[in-house]
Amino acid sequence: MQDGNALAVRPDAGPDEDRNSGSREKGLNRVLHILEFLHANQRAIGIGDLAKGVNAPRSTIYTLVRSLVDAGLLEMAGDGNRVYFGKKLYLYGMDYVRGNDLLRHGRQEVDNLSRETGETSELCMLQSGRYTIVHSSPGTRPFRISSATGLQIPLPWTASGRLLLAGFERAVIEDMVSEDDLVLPDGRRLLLDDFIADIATAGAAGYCVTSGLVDAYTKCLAAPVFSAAGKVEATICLVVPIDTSEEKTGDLIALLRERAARLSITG
Amino acid sequence: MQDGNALAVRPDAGPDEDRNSGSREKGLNRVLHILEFLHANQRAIGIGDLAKGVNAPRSTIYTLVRSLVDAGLLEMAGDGNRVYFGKKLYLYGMDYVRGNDLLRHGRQEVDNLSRETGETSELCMLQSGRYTIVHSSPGTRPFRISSATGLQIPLPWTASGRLLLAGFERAVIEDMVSEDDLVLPDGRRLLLDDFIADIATAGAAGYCVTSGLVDAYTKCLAAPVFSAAGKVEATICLVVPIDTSEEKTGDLIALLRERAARLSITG
DNA sequence: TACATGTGTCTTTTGTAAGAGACAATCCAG
DNA sequence: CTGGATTGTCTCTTACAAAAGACACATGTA
Repeated sequence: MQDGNALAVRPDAGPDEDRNSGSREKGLNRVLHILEFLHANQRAIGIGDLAKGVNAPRSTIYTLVRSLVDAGLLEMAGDGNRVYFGKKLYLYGMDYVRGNDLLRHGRQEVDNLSRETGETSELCMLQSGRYTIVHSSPGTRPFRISSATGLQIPLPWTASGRLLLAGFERAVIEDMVSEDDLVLPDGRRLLLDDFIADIATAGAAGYCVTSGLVDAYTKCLAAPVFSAAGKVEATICLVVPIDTSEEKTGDLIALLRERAARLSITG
Repeated sequence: MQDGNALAVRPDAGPDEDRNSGSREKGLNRVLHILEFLHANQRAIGIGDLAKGVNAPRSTIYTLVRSLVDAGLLEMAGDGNRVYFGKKLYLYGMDYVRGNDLLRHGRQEVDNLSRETGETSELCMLQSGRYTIVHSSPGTRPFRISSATGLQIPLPWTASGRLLLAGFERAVIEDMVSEDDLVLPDGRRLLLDDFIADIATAGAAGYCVTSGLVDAYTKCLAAPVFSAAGKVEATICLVVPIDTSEEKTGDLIALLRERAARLSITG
């Protein structure tokens, strides 16, 4: 009865709006989007907004969210009609930590480093082709380097990024790094060739230092943690003021490399 | 040969309820089962075994696992054909911690307690009607109380369980506690009425002590953490040798209650 | 008062994902 | 070597979940 039928002709390549997503999405994908959206926003979201945020029908999100809340993956936030991550995800996350020696020891090492040096220290890994701060410990300096756990940053912006890509084929690297990734926060643009050259040097040297890349006031020192297979599995890094003396920087790098090497052994 | 179906005329009496299996399941539910199964087993599982474990068709699990691995919720384990939790779940879990003051402070308080007292200390919450050890810190005693984070234990076995159920209707409690839950590890059987009486006493007293319930050598001291609404949101507890003196026990309870009260305020 | 906006629960429709099964490729025990 | 068990990929069908949309009930605000 509805004109729905009439419209059914659907001129195919609709000229107007970007009917970007095929109308019907797998429920699991919706869920994955929901989780990503919550992760990106870092706060409880109303179900209506959630539906908008992941570009899905309200009714679908209602049913999915109910399932997820029942399962404990999500929880209703205080005021009643907002949702955020739930205890179950925390428990699963702890399971991951327990099953992952590198992460377990790496977290500890990073905490130690920041306590010993007073600088911000981070454990970084590749996460589905993106650079991810897996754990960070703030350090004691007055200024705070903004770096929440789980934050994802373009690989070329970081010292760790250069180490993590050591040993990858050029094609793979090109694939991981988008054009936008090469543009620094201040607008400067890196050349892909320079970046790839950096990767080679860093890999050979066994450490990497970048100055004033993400911001003008800090430099980043990083050392690689190797897997048993000899691949760079993670990096630990220190974020220090850009005017840190050559000598102190050298000392810190030595310290970092020693700790990273220790992590490589214990897994 | 779906003789599985053959045997049946599918009594089907239950309209829905736990259609244990056999019928077509929503993908999301399969995923939830997968996660639970991995959590229960605490180790990487082969895809074939996973399919058996969650009682699902192999082809389905293959596709779902691929989605989950691509999404980073699961990761292939070292040898290649086993899966376990992935980094994404860890990141989401950290998000949960960040958004949850009680958990964040509670973890810290528990760590402090076990360091100060040398005893095993735990933070416990209700998780979808089950008692859950959300965080535990081992203590320095030679013997190890087995209590992994995320472990779920029948409510009647614990001091914390008695506190967590304070303020619930009798019917709700009956619903949460199965017959099996009332049977202690050593075979003794609690009476539901006794348990409910315990809950009332514990709630009134503002703390709870149980002796030799889960094992013959320890007693468990617990104090409630209240939400702003006045509900018991969590408990912190200490596991001490059963022969700890009355006096020392009293001191520890006072300490516990003080810390729990502080948590109640800060959220 | 009307009118918009947001929320939560229904029903109906239909596109597609779950499932069964076939297949080749390993792997291992006897 | 052979035969059984396991692994990973593929194809096809149809049962069923995602979507659309109607509804009821709050809000706020002109």
